[in-house]
Amino acid sequence: MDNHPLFKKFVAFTAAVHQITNDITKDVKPETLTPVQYKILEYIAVSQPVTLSEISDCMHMSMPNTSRELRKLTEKELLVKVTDPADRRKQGITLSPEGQAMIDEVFRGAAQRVGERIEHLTAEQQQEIERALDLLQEKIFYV
Amino acid sequence: MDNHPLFKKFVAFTAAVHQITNDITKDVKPETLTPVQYKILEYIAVSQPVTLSEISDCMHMSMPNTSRELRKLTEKELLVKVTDPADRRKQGITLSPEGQAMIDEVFRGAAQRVGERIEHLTAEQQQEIERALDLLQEKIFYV
DNA sequence: TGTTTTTGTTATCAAAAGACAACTAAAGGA
DNA sequence: TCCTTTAGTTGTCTTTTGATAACAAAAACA
Repeated sequence: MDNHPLFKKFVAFTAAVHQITNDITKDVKPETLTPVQYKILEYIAVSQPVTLSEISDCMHMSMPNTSRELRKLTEKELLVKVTDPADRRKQGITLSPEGQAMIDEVFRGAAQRVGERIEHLTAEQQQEIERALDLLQEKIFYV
Repeated sequence: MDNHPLFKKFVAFTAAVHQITNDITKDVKPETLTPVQYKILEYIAVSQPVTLSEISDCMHMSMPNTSRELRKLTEKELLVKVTDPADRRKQGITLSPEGQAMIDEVFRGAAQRVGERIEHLTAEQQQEIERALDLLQEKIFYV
Protein backbone atom coordinates (compact mmCIF):
# COMPACT_ATOMS: atom_id res chain seq x y z
CA MET A 1 0.00 0.00 0.00
CA ASP A 2 2.96 2.26 0.62
CA ASN A 3 3.26 3.05 -3.06
CA HIS A 4 -0.41 2.53 -3.76
CA PRO A 5 -1.34 5.26 -6.25
CA LEU A 6 -4.24 6.31 -4.05
CA PHE A 7 -2.04 6.89 -1.06
CA LYS A 8 0.11 9.56 -2.67
CA LYS A 9 -3.05 11.34 -3.74
CA PHE A 10 -4.42 10.94 -0.25
CA VAL A 11 -1.39 12.58 1.35
CA ALA A 12 -1.37 15.45 -1.11
CA PHE A 13 -5.10 15.88 -0.74
CA THR A 14 -5.23 15.97 3.04
CA ALA A 15 -2.26 18.33 3.12
CA ALA A 16 -4.13 20.66 0.76
CA VAL A 17 -7.32 20.47 2.82
CA HIS A 18 -5.44 21.34 5.97
CA GLN A 19 -3.70 24.26 4.36
CA ILE A 20 -6.78 25.69 2.67
CA THR A 21 -9.04 25.43 5.70
CA ASN A 22 -6.26 27.00 7.75
CA ASP A 23 -5.98 29.91 5.36
CA ILE A 24 -9.74 30.30 5.08
CA THR A 25 -10.38 30.53 8.82
CA LYS A 26 -7.05 32.19 9.64
CA ASP A 27 -8.17 35.76 9.96
CA VAL A 28 -11.82 35.25 10.72
CA LYS A 29 -11.05 33.50 14.00
CA PRO A 30 -11.84 35.61 17.05
CA GLU A 31 -8.56 36.76 18.58
CA THR A 32 -10.01 36.47 22.07
CA LEU A 33 -9.75 32.69 21.81
CA THR A 34 -6.64 30.53 21.94
CA PRO A 35 -6.28 27.99 19.11
CA VAL A 36 -7.37 25.13 21.34
CA GLN A 37 -10.36 27.07 22.62
CA TYR A 38 -11.41 27.86 19.07
CA LYS A 39 -11.11 24.21 18.06
CA ILE A 40 -13.28 23.18 20.99
CA LEU A 41 -15.89 25.79 20.18
CA GLU A 42 -15.98 24.66 16.57
CA TYR A 43 -16.33 21.05 17.64
CA ILE A 44 -19.21 21.86 19.97
CA ALA A 45 -20.84 23.87 17.21
CA VAL A 46 -21.06 20.91 14.83
CA SER A 47 -21.76 18.25 17.46
CA GLN A 48 -23.82 19.88 20.17
CA PRO A 49 -24.91 18.83 22.63
CA VAL A 50 -21.76 17.01 23.77
CA THR A 51 -20.31 15.88 27.08
CA LEU A 52 -16.90 16.73 28.44
CA SER A 53 -15.76 13.13 27.93
CA GLU A 54 -16.72 13.23 24.28
CA ILE A 55 -14.73 16.40 23.71
CA SER A 56 -11.83 14.88 25.60
CA ASP A 57 -11.93 11.74 23.45
CA CYS A 58 -12.36 13.37 20.07
CA MET A 59 -9.79 16.11 20.59
CA HIS A 60 -7.27 13.82 22.25
CA MET A 61 -7.10 16.00 25.35
CA SER A 62 -6.96 14.85 28.97
CA MET A 63 -10.08 15.40 31.06
CA PRO A 64 -8.40 17.88 33.40
CA ASN A 65 -7.19 20.03 30.51
CA THR A 66 -10.54 19.79 28.76
CA SER A 67 -12.27 20.79 31.96
CA ARG A 68 -10.00 23.81 32.34
CA GLU A 69 -10.59 25.05 28.80
CA LEU A 70 -14.35 24.54 29.11
CA ARG A 71 -14.30 26.57 32.30
CA LYS A 72 -12.53 29.41 30.49
CA LEU A 73 -15.05 29.27 27.66
CA THR A 74 -17.87 29.27 30.18
CA GLU A 75 -16.34 32.29 31.91
CA LYS A 76 -16.36 34.02 28.53
CA GLU A 77 -20.07 33.15 28.39
CA LEU A 78 -19.66 31.28 25.12
CA LEU A 79 -21.20 28.02 26.21
CA VAL A 80 -23.64 26.55 28.68
CA LYS A 81 -23.61 23.30 30.60
CA VAL A 82 -26.84 21.54 31.46
CA THR A 83 -26.76 18.63 33.88
CA ASP A 84 -28.37 15.54 32.40
CA PRO A 85 -31.38 14.75 34.64
CA ALA A 86 -31.09 11.05 33.75
CA ASP A 87 -27.44 10.82 34.84
CA ARG A 88 -26.40 13.72 36.97
CA ARG A 89 -22.67 13.08 36.44
CA LYS A 90 -23.03 14.07 32.80
CA GLN A 91 -23.54 17.53 31.44
CA GLY A 92 -24.80 18.44 28.02
CA ILE A 93 -22.65 21.24 26.62
CA THR A 94 -24.02 23.61 24.01
CA LEU A 95 -23.14 27.03 22.65
CA SER A 96 -24.68 30.01 24.37
CA PRO A 97 -26.39 32.57 22.11
CA GLU A 98 -23.14 34.59 22.24
CA GLY A 99 -21.08 31.54 21.34
CA GLN A 100 -23.44 30.65 18.52
CA ALA A 101 -23.24 34.21 17.22
CA MET A 102 -19.45 34.07 17.29
CA ILE A 103 -19.32 30.78 15.39
CA ASP A 104 -21.93 32.01 12.91
CA GLU A 105 -19.73 35.01 12.23
CA VAL A 106 -16.68 32.81 11.63
CA PHE A 107 -18.66 30.51 9.36
CA ARG A 108 -20.00 33.49 7.44
CA GLY A 109 -16.44 34.61 6.72
CA ALA A 110 -15.39 31.11 5.75
CA ALA A 111 -18.45 30.66 3.54
CA GLN A 112 -17.51 33.89 1.80
CA ARG A 113 -14.06 32.52 0.91
CA VAL A 114 -15.44 29.20 -0.19
CA GLY A 115 -17.99 31.03 -2.30
CA GLU A 116 -15.22 32.88 -4.09
CA ARG A 117 -13.66 29.57 -4.99
CA ILE A 118 -16.76 28.08 -6.56
CA GLU A 119 -18.88 30.97 -7.81
CA HIS A 120 -17.33 30.90 -11.27
CA LEU A 121 -18.29 27.25 -11.72
CA THR A 122 -21.40 26.12 -13.52
CA ALA A 123 -24.30 24.65 -11.55
CA GLU A 124 -23.43 21.30 -13.01
CA GLN A 125 -19.82 21.52 -11.84
CA GLN A 126 -21.00 22.51 -8.39
CA GLN A 127 -23.21 19.44 -8.29
CA GLU A 128 -20.23 17.33 -9.30
CA ILE A 129 -18.29 18.76 -6.37
CA GLU A 130 -21.17 18.04 -4.05
CA ARG A 131 -21.23 14.43 -5.19
CA ALA A 132 -17.46 14.14 -4.77
CA LEU A 133 -17.70 15.46 -1.20
CA ASP A 134 -20.45 12.96 -0.43
CA LEU A 135 -18.54 10.08 -1.96
CA LEU A 136 -15.30 10.73 -0.10
CA GLN A 137 -17.04 11.31 3.17
CA GLU A 138 -18.92 8.04 2.80
CA LYS A 139 -16.03 5.87 1.60
CA ILE A 140 -12.94 7.31 3.31
CA PHE A 141 -13.57 10.10 5.76
CA TYR A 142 -16.32 8.41 7.73
CA VAL A 143 -16.23 8.55 11.51
CA MET B 1 -23.71 31.70 0.46
CA ASP B 2 -24.14 31.30 4.17
CA ASN B 3 -26.86 28.74 3.67
CA HIS B 4 -25.54 27.56 0.35
CA PRO B 5 -26.04 23.78 0.34
CA LEU B 6 -22.41 23.26 -0.59
CA PHE B 7 -21.14 25.17 2.42
CA LYS B 8 -22.71 22.91 5.00
CA LYS B 9 -21.21 19.94 3.22
CA PHE B 10 -17.90 21.73 3.09
CA VAL B 11 -17.84 22.33 6.83
CA ALA B 12 -18.83 18.76 7.63
CA PHE B 13 -16.32 17.44 5.14
CA THR B 14 -13.32 19.42 6.31
CA ALA B 15 -14.17 18.60 9.92
CA ALA B 16 -14.19 14.91 9.01
CA VAL B 17 -10.89 15.16 7.12
CA HIS B 18 -9.25 16.83 10.09
CA GLN B 19 -10.52 14.26 12.51
CA ILE B 20 -9.65 11.22 10.38
CA THR B 21 -6.15 12.40 9.50
CA ASN B 22 -5.62 13.20 13.16
CA ASP B 23 -6.68 9.73 14.20
CA ILE B 24 -4.68 8.08 11.46
CA THR B 25 -1.39 9.77 12.29
CA LYS B 26 -2.07 10.02 16.01
CA ASP B 27 -0.03 7.09 17.25
CA VAL B 28 2.41 6.73 14.40
CA LYS B 29 3.94 10.15 15.08
CA PRO B 30 7.43 9.96 16.59
CA GLU B 31 7.18 10.97 20.25
CA THR B 32 10.56 12.66 20.08
CA LEU B 33 8.99 15.51 18.12
CA THR B 34 6.69 18.22 19.39
CA PRO B 35 3.48 18.70 17.38
CA VAL B 36 4.84 21.80 15.67
CA GLN B 37 8.11 20.08 14.83
CA TYR B 38 6.20 17.16 13.33
CA LYS B 39 4.06 19.50 11.25
CA ILE B 40 7.16 21.25 9.93
CA LEU B 41 8.85 17.97 9.08
CA GLU B 42 5.74 16.81 7.24
CA TYR B 43 5.57 20.08 5.33
CA ILE B 44 9.21 19.85 4.29
CA ALA B 45 8.64 16.23 3.23
CA VAL B 46 5.97 17.12 0.71
CA SER B 47 7.48 20.41 -0.46
CA GLN B 48 11.25 20.03 -0.31
CA PRO B 49 13.37 21.87 -0.93
CA VAL B 50 11.89 24.87 0.88
CA THR B 51 13.25 28.04 2.46
CA LEU B 52 12.73 29.22 6.00
CA SER B 53 10.52 32.06 4.74
CA GLU B 54 8.27 29.65 2.89
CA ILE B 55 7.81 27.53 5.98
CA SER B 56 7.15 30.65 8.01
CA ASP B 57 4.51 31.84 5.52
CA CYS B 58 2.71 28.57 5.01
CA MET B 59 2.61 27.56 8.63
CA HIS B 60 1.72 31.02 9.89
CA MET B 61 4.73 31.16 12.20
CA SER B 62 7.04 34.08 12.83
CA MET B 63 10.53 33.88 11.38
CA PRO B 64 12.24 33.79 14.78
CA ASN B 65 10.09 30.92 15.98
CA THR B 66 10.48 29.07 12.71
CA SER B 67 14.22 29.54 12.90
CA ARG B 68 14.30 28.15 16.43
CA GLU B 69 12.31 25.03 15.55
CA LEU B 70 14.44 24.41 12.45
CA ARG B 71 17.53 24.66 14.62
CA LYS B 72 16.12 22.02 16.95
CA LEU B 73 15.27 19.74 14.03
CA THR B 74 18.77 20.27 12.64
CA GLU B 75 20.27 19.40 16.01
CA LYS B 76 18.24 16.18 15.88
CA GLU B 77 19.88 15.60 12.48
CA LEU B 78 16.52 15.34 10.75
CA LEU B 79 17.12 17.97 8.13
CA VAL B 80 19.87 19.71 6.22
CA LYS B 81 20.24 23.30 5.10
CA VAL B 82 22.11 24.11 1.90
CA THR B 83 22.94 27.71 1.12
CA ASP B 84 21.66 28.71 -2.30
CA PRO B 85 24.76 29.61 -4.36
CA ALA B 86 22.73 32.05 -6.46
CA ASP B 87 21.48 33.97 -3.41
CA ARG B 88 23.51 33.26 -0.35
CA ARG B 89 20.86 34.66 2.00
CA LYS B 90 18.56 31.79 1.13
CA GLN B 91 18.93 28.21 2.23
CA GLY B 92 17.30 25.20 0.67
CA ILE B 93 15.98 22.96 3.41
CA THR B 94 15.51 19.24 2.82
CA LEU B 95 15.13 16.14 4.94
CA SER B 96 18.30 14.31 5.91
CA PRO B 97 18.34 10.55 5.29
CA GLU B 98 17.34 10.10 8.95
CA GLY B 99 14.51 12.60 8.55
CA GLN B 100 13.33 10.96 5.38
CA ALA B 101 13.40 7.56 7.07
CA MET B 102 11.33 8.90 9.95
CA ILE B 103 8.71 10.40 7.64
CA ASP B 104 8.64 7.26 5.50
CA GLU B 105 7.90 5.26 8.62
CA VAL B 106 5.04 7.59 9.58
CA PHE B 107 3.63 7.46 6.07
CA ARG B 108 3.87 3.68 6.06
CA GLY B 109 1.72 3.56 9.20
CA ALA B 110 -0.75 6.04 7.74
CA ALA B 111 -0.91 4.17 4.44
CA GLN B 112 -1.72 1.02 6.39
CA ARG B 113 -4.74 2.68 7.99
CA VAL B 114 -5.92 4.19 4.74
CA GLY B 115 -5.53 0.80 3.11
CA GLU B 116 -7.84 -0.73 5.68
CA ARG B 117 -10.46 1.82 4.77
CA ILE B 118 -10.44 1.11 1.06
CA GLU B 119 -9.30 -2.48 0.62
CA HIS B 120 -12.84 -3.85 0.63
CA LEU B 121 -13.83 -1.58 -2.27
CA THR B 122 -13.85 -2.72 -5.88
CA ALA B 123 -11.21 -1.41 -8.28
CA GLU B 124 -13.91 0.65 -9.91
CA GLN B 125 -14.91 2.26 -6.65
CA GLN B 126 -11.28 3.03 -5.90
CA GLN B 127 -10.98 4.75 -9.26
CA GLU B 128 -14.07 6.76 -8.45
CA ILE B 129 -12.43 7.89 -5.22
CA GLU B 130 -9.29 8.80 -7.10
CA ARG B 131 -11.29 10.93 -9.50
CA ALA B 132 -13.13 12.60 -6.63
CA LEU B 133 -9.84 13.49 -4.93
CA ASP B 134 -8.53 14.96 -8.18
CA LEU B 135 -11.69 16.94 -8.80
CA LEU B 136 -11.84 18.50 -5.35
CA GLN B 137 -8.18 19.32 -5.29
CA GLU B 138 -8.47 21.01 -8.67
CA LYS B 139 -11.68 22.94 -8.03
CA ILE B 140 -11.64 23.76 -4.32
CA PHE B 141 -8.52 22.76 -2.46
CA TYR B 142 -6.00 24.27 -4.87
CA VAL B 143 -3.13 26.32 -3.51
C1' DT C 1 -24.94 -2.09 52.18
C1' DG C 2 -20.28 -1.39 50.78
C1' DT C 3 -17.32 -1.27 46.74
C1' DT C 4 -16.13 -0.04 42.12
C1' DT C 5 -16.67 2.58 37.99
C1' DT C 6 -17.82 6.62 35.54
C1' DT C 7 -17.76 11.61 35.08
C1' DG C 8 -15.90 15.48 36.15
C1' DT C 9 -12.99 19.14 39.07
C1' DT C 10 -9.02 21.56 41.24
C1' DA C 11 -4.28 22.49 41.77
C1' DT C 12 0.43 22.41 40.43
C1' DC C 13 4.44 21.87 37.57
C1' DA C 14 6.92 21.53 33.20
C1' DA C 15 7.25 21.94 28.36
C1' DA C 16 5.95 24.04 24.09
C1' DA C 17 4.78 27.82 21.42
C1' DG C 18 4.10 32.75 20.42
C1' DA C 19 5.59 37.76 20.50
C1' DC C 20 9.01 41.05 20.10
C1' DA C 21 13.43 43.59 20.02
C1' DA C 22 17.93 43.84 18.34
C1' DC C 23 21.06 42.05 15.34
C1' DT C 24 23.96 40.18 10.92
C1' DA C 25 24.77 39.45 6.14
C1' DA C 26 23.71 39.40 1.44
C1' DA C 27 21.36 41.48 -2.51
C1' DG C 28 19.27 45.24 -5.12
C1' DG C 29 18.87 49.80 -6.39
C1' DA C 30 19.61 55.10 -6.58
C1' DT D 1 28.97 54.25 -3.20
C1' DC D 2 25.31 54.52 0.22
C1' DC D 3 20.75 53.20 1.31
C1' DT D 4 17.05 49.91 1.47
C1' DT D 5 15.15 45.51 1.28
C1' DT D 6 15.25 40.62 1.97
C1' DA D 7 16.49 36.45 4.62
C1' DG D 8 17.62 34.73 8.62
C1' DT D 9 19.48 34.52 13.74
C1' DT D 10 19.75 35.15 18.82
C1' DG D 11 17.93 36.21 23.13
C1' DT D 12 14.23 37.07 26.32
C1' DC D 13 9.68 37.14 28.14
C1' DT D 14 4.85 35.57 28.29
C1' DT D 15 1.14 32.66 27.26
C1' DT D 16 -0.63 28.30 26.09
C1' DT D 17 -0.72 23.63 26.46
C1' DG D 18 0.23 19.06 28.43
C1' DA D 19 0.92 15.84 32.39
C1' DT D 20 -0.12 14.19 36.77
C1' DA D 21 -1.89 13.68 41.47
C1' DA D 22 -5.56 14.10 44.56
C1' DC D 23 -10.22 14.80 45.01
C1' DA D 24 -15.77 14.62 44.90
C1' DA D 25 -20.22 13.01 43.54
C1' DA D 26 -23.26 10.17 41.12
C1' DA D 27 -24.20 5.62 39.24
C1' DA D 28 -23.63 0.63 38.86
C1' DC D 29 -23.05 -3.47 40.91
C1' DA D 30 -22.06 -7.39 44.24
